[in-house]
Amino acid sequence: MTFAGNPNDIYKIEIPVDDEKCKNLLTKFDCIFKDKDKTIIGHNIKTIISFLAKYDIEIENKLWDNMIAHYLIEPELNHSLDYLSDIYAKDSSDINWQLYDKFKTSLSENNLENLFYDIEMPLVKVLADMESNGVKIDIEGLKQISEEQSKEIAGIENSIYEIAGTSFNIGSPKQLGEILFEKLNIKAPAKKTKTGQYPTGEDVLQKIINENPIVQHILDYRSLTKLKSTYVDALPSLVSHRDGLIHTSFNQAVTATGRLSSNNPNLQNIPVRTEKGREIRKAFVPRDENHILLAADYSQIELRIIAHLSGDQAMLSAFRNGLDVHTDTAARVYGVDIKDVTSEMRRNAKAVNFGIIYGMSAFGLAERLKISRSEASEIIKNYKKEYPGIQEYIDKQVAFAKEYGYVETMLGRRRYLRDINSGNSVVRNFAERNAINAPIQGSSADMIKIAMKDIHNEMKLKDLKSKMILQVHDELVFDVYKDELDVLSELVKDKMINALQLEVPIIVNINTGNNWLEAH
DNA sequence: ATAAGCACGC
DNA sequence: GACGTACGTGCTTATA
Repeated sequence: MTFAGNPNDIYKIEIPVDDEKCKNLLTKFDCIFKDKDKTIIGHNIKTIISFLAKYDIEIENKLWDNMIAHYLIEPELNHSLDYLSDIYAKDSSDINWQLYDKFKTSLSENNLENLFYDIEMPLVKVLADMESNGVKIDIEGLKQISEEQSKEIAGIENSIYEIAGTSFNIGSPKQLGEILFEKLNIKAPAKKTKTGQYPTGEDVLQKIINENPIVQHILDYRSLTKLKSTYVDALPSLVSHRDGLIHTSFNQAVTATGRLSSNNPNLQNIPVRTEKGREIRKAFVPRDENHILLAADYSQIELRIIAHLSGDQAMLSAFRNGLDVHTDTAARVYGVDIKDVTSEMRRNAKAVNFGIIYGMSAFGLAERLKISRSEASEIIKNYKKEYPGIQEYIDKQVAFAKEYGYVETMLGRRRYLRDINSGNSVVRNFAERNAINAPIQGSSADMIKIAMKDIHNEMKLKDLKSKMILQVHDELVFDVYKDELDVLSELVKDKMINALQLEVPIIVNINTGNNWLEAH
């Protein structure tokens, strides 16, 4: 452990391997760690907090994390200490002091101080707690699923080899492409991948699904082996020997937009879409019989944010009147009464609403909905007419980016768009889509981060036994001590709803269950 | 060790 | 004529 009370006064302390001795030594630093007026300046402080937490030591200092400061200043650059010292300080032993001086100025100049002091720094401790809390999984349940999957995969392999007339490695896109488009003579897609292979992604296979029964088997094989290798077999191996729980890492300085990411393992992409995928979600369970899982998720948060940011009257009134927004959109773009909206019209309208958030083209919409390009253009034309405020907002964002070189979220989190004036239309269009999406996705990230901080504070004040365990972008998951269910539900709902005031109501759905699927 | 292709989430 | 929807993580295969 290295300390520097000022830039020229550096101390290094060797940490004993033995747990008891280590704790004794670290406890002697309580005079520093419990001093609320002192600031701990470091790089990736969460690792220090987590390390000390293993010895029941909590630091009560103010925090300054250079990794996160730099993430706010330049979200898309590298934030490793190696890189920062190369760029800003040339590898000296008081590197964190030097970075502190430089970044303090930059944060101030870019109006990022509130985001840093009031949201990101408090969140460091929240994430450390969530990681340390951990999640219980039903290992026996997963083992059983794994065995059933092995049998099913073997059966599918046999069917595929029989149709192909030969055995080959189905997991190799290269070999698979040759079997499908050469041996079996299925009509090949118009163009190959950049490495000269036949593309065999899901969208490609869906287009030839009626050509040969082997195609459905391939899709089944792909989804099953994905679930087995990434989740069913991998998760049990990541259970901690210390407490029998899974401890993910939440990364606070990775995404370009301000979202968190999760790895080792990634618990933000646990399957939910398909029936077989949902079986995996069932294996996420409360830590013991005194607990129950609670999931709280924001309803349509990104669309509510675009309604707020754009001020579009039609979108605002849909949310204010508590309408199903996709049904309302369908009624508008198809020019029918709400009661006459078919499920297909609603499905298409939903795709358009999402497409707006991502900056989709008529071609993209047509591909996605399997409708003609002219039909897609018609829908988009009507959409722009019905929601003029949204089109104005999009134009305004792109114009701002072209003038200033960045866009920002509701709380001033920036994303720089250096290609926004590029002469290459491909890279320029990409930057324009980012100019539309980043403020929406990023404001949603700002909002849930505020809620997490507020919930964490309140849980600590009330000394609750329940634990916040996961964040999945618009959802928070808690392992709730059953006696606290009512008080925690109220608390979570209140803090999520009131994190940021928008021009539309915020809706939070809460459910509980004896596994993560049930809690949804 | 790294890139490509693919598939999972929001 | 090419391009065609944002943000991530991680698996297997193929290659250096």
